[in-house]
Amino acid sequence: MTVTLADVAARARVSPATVSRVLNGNYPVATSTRDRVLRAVDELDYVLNGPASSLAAATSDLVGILVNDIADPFFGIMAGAAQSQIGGPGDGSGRAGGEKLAVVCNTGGSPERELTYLTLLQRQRAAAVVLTGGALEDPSHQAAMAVKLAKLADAGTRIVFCGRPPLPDSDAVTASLAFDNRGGARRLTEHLLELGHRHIGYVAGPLERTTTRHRLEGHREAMKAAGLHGDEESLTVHGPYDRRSGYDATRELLAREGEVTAVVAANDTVALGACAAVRDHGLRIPEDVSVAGFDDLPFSVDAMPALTTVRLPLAEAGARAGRLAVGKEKAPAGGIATIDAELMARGSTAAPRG
Amino acid sequence: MTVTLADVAARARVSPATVSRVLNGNYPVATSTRDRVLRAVDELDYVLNGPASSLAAATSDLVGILVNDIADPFFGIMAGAAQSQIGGPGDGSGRAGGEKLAVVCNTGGSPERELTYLTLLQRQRAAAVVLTGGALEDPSHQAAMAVKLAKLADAGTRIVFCGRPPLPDSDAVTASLAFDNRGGARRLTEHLLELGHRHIGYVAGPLERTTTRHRLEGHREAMKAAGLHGDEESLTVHGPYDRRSGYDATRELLAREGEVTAVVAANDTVALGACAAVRDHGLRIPEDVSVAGFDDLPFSVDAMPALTTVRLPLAEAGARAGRLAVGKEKAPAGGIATIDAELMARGSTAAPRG
DNA sequence: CTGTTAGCGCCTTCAC
DNA sequence: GTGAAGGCGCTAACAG
Repeated sequence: MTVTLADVAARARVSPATVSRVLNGNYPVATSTRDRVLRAVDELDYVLNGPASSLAAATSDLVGILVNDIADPFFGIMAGAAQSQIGGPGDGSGRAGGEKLAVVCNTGGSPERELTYLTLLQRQRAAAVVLTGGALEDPSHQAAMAVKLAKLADAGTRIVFCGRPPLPDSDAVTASLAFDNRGGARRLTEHLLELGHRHIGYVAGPLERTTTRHRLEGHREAMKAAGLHGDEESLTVHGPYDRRSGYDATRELLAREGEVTAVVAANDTVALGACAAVRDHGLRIPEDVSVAGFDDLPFSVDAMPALTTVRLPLAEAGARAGRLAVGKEKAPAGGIATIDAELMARGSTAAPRG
Repeated sequence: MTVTLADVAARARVSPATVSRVLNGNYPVATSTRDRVLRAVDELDYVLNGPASSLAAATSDLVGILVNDIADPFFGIMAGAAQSQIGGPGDGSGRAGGEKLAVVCNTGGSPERELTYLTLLQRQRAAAVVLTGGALEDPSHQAAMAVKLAKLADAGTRIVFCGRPPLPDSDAVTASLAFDNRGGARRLTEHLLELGHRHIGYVAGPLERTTTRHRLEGHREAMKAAGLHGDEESLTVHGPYDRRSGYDATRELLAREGEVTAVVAANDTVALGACAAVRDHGLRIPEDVSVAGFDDLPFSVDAMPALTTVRLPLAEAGARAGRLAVGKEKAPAGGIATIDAELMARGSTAAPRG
């Protein structure tokens, strides 16, 4: 019923081994035979059996890209860029040559699902795995991840981190591309301080996430350097990386801390919620309250006024991660690269009144 | 080096077949033996060899979800919902039982890549494929798709459309969930007409896409029913589904058609660009010009003023598609279901001046 | 309920 | 440059 490599071999009047060789192209084959084989492939409309091939070769062409939230463009942009580098240009023939199958897996931020996906990918003998976004800092999960990644690496799976800090004491990870969240956050807060703000509220992300912690640390570094500290706790509210969190937290900050003149959000989406809360409180942006985000997602420039934020080169980082995953690019020295974050000062921040 | 099913069998003092049976759970096994096997699995830290399993069983646990643009929440929301239904709840053991591997593939809107991904999925003997979003209407591509899908279906792969109109004359597709783009667009334009608008610009999506055509048709139906027609062409501009397109097209409409009092955009992202253009033209929303979008993505409510749009139940549709893909839900009668679109009238539309 | 026996379709040494 | 043969690890009939 389904056509196999042997059928192609018969039609091309060669041995199965030869067909395999031209298909994989990793071996010298006479041009005439190659043409004959290729013709037979087309005529028979043959499609390689992936499982059989992977079984025999002990490796597959699957590359997994793990993301925390597929509905969030922050991850979508990175994943899309990575995928475009992995899939190959695609020759348009639809024949699908030696292409890798780049697929994205949505963990939803759940540590269990993260581990499960890794197991599933391990089961498929994936060629590579790209892990995007911040990591959970829970020690037991970190340990479980380290173990799992070590096993994957042992089995020959290449592992790349994108926008995630390197794993300490682990050589399982081929390369780690980490965003300079701390530095970006520091510069953002410095910008507000320079404008004259002294009472700055901070809507942080969920606890136990590296991204949350690094951004918060950068913020506090700047505050401390300006001699402002002591009320960090009361000016910080934690919540998920969504609009709702920004809205609720900001309402709370505005209610209990009358003097807040600026709100820094964990990311742009949270900042949008913060903006809505400021307005619903009857205040203007930036005249009464300044608001800032993080990431510089495409919609940030469309906020009214345009959002001051920190730009992360998501597409570039994702593309690089994709190239690293398929070995098109060599790992940075030490396997670790820090990616700069750039302050984008726009209309949503200004000097406080008075 | 790597532990196999035989190793587990030896340790549990049973035959390989028995191990296979408890792992797949599709066969009666005595509780005591099952426990013994499971223990051996844990002790040996055994991970099933997916390719071998797929080869023997002639089917894999891979489910592909194709999207046009992974950085667009429109697709991210559907894909995430689908994935959550397919992956199973995950028992948190990290053992990854009979779970399916739901993966999303980004075609970038390219027909070649769409076909290539389908081939790759066919090669993997995927259990199911979910195709999301509008289809390209190019006849040759449609024909190629029909052929490819028929082959996939023949090989036992279940095929589900989500947010895509059914394929004519094809029984390859298990189920088609189509959004009522035409009806939604009609109601949106009727809303503007009721407000008193007569000169309505339309920023359409790319040509040859079902989504673009259906929304445009709905719009024109409403215009025609109101006795307004003749200048459709000059009031319509086509472009990609992005912010830039909305911006450029709207500037153009505003420049050449001074009397336009409302702009309908192909989707919310395009609408955001339209809003920016209206403002840069020195006009206010909605006092001078009304703007409307489509899809009701999460950020739409945060636009200033909040965007009037048409809500599509993306998460619900995606979840349903996921369930259909794994056979958790039976296909609707005729294999086709139309999903309603709901008008969300908000602040960005109002009666025209005068 | 459990063991035995054949392959699934391909890759990969080996020979020629 | 090409063919022959063995085995990758698992599942699916069959027996028992």
